[in-house]
Amino acid sequence: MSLQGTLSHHIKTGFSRLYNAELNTVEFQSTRKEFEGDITVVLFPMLRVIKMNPVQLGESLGQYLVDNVAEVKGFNVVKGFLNIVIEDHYFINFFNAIKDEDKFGFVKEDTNAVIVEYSSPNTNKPLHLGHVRNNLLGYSVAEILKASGKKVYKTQIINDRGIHICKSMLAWKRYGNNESPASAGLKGDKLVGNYYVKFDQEYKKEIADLIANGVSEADAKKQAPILIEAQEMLVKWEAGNEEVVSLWKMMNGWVYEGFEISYKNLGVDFDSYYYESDTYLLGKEFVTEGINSEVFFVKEDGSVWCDLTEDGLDEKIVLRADGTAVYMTQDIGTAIQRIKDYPDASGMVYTVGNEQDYHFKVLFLILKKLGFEWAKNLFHLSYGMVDLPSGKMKSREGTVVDADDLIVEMTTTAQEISQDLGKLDGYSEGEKQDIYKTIGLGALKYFILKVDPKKRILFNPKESVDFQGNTGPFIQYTYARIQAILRKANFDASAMLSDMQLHPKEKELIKQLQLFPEVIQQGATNHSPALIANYTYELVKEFNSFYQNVSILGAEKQSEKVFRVQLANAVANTIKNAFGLLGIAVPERM
RNA sequence: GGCCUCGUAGUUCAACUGGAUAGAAUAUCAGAUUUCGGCUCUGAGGGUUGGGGGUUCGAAUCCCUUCGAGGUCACCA
Repeated sequence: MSLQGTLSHHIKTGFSRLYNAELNTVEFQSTRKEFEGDITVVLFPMLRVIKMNPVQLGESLGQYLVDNVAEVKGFNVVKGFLNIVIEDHYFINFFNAIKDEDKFGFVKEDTNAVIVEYSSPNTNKPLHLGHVRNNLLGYSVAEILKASGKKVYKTQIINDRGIHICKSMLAWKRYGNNESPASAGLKGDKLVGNYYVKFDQEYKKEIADLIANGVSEADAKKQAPILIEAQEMLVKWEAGNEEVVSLWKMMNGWVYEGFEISYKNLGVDFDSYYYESDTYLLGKEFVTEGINSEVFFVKEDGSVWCDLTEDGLDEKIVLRADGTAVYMTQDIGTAIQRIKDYPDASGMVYTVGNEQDYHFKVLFLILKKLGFEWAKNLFHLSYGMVDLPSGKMKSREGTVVDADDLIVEMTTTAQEISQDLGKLDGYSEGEKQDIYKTIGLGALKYFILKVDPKKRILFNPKESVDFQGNTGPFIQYTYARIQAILRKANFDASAMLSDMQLHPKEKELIKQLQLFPEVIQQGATNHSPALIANYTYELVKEFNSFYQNVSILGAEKQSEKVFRVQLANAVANTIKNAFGLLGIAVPERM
């Protein structure tokens, strides 16, 4: 039983013995550094059950615990807080129990599965910084859910159809001269993205020409021949025109190859892919069902709507008058399809930017109204935009930061700083490059993940690769330093200690390690990698403080040395596990 | 305009989801160290948690109001 559980139990029985009244919950918090003690009981809530002076209550409860609980060594009361001092051997025993656990804090997978959707790009342009945040968040939350005991299926929905891809296709047809990624020496997604830009340029030119010929701007935007041609192309695609479809397949294929490279560089992966070209017709059958069950209603023109005014929202269309599907129809269908494909899944997480908050609110509500049991387990992992010091990212103004370029830039920055420090002298060029990439990516990932998902991020590439402060490289550096200690130590890992005096810093460190399982669970319920990131930083700070105050390898007694080395090892292991949940690698040296 | 999110040291972020004197990092300043205006230590200053009200033993956190930033209000996705 956990310490809190034990104490909670004893406090409850103690309370009823002393005051003959029942307590349902006991509120704990870790003791603030400036007071003596290891764990604190908040007494105020108890005053509701029994009216009395909190200090008196604390004194008598504290005394009761000292008399009745072996782990409790002493106590003190400050205002309404009962600070409890725990015996050293409790921490030593705890540490002995977990030190050889490779994945301490991770819960073994149970039958409960959850689907995590993330990335979900369009196929007309390469991934940018916004996608990077999406991918990192989605991947990390999936890993955290796994660690918390859930089976996870990672998936995405690729928007592979529509006017945007037709624009790229048309521009390629007109100006491409049969260029391919191989012949152009470009990643497929970059090539297709270039043609999307090319389309826009030509489109603007044609508009300008039309305006020069006396056409109004609004009309010119609609009449530009290149746009009309693109629209015709979309119609042909929907009709299954062979030429258009094969061009579409070829160019999408290029994009997918390009994306795969980016995903690999980012270190994310997927268990399955859904394509809108397959799913855009889904969901229509459920509209009929929804009409029958009176969740939906039909307007005079034949379009189908869902009335959400009772829920404080408005009316939402779910099927056009001509019977074609809209975005909402599709998402209803896709959700249902996925649960069919993964029958063990009882919920779903959608990693999508906060500009779609309203859409998902409506989607979840509709699915609930349609009576799906799993609808209550849907979660929109909504995240804020990524801003640059130069301002907002706008694709039209060319201020987007390309994902691949960014990774390269981070790696070179890591290299520059690293070379200045000269810590990697004596390693081969290949080894160095690997480490630079690990550091660069670690900086990028940590910088983005340490921030609460729902908040906007101001992304400053320079600050993020700092080796100091709350940064990825700083934590990686601590890990590498511990590895160096371990290489020197050569200790006997089987040694067990049960009776010794703990240094206060050792105790602090064990307490910090002890928190990890709870942090994982919190990260999972809140869908927030930020909690994990900040925990890891706290752990590292605690370790550094320990490291400064006690000598590890130069400890006076052999038993102390073994214990401290084991402690350092456990810290390194926890850093590695925590960073694993963030998708960040840790280098053995740096 | 309606609805949603956010607002915390100069800056970037925390604050165990209502708990003790709101913490780190970074920048700034002052000392120590010194082939160095660099690196590394030590310390200090820096806050009416945007403003105002309320709820209670207790509020950055919950409620109301106001200001500011962003998003969203398509038979686009």
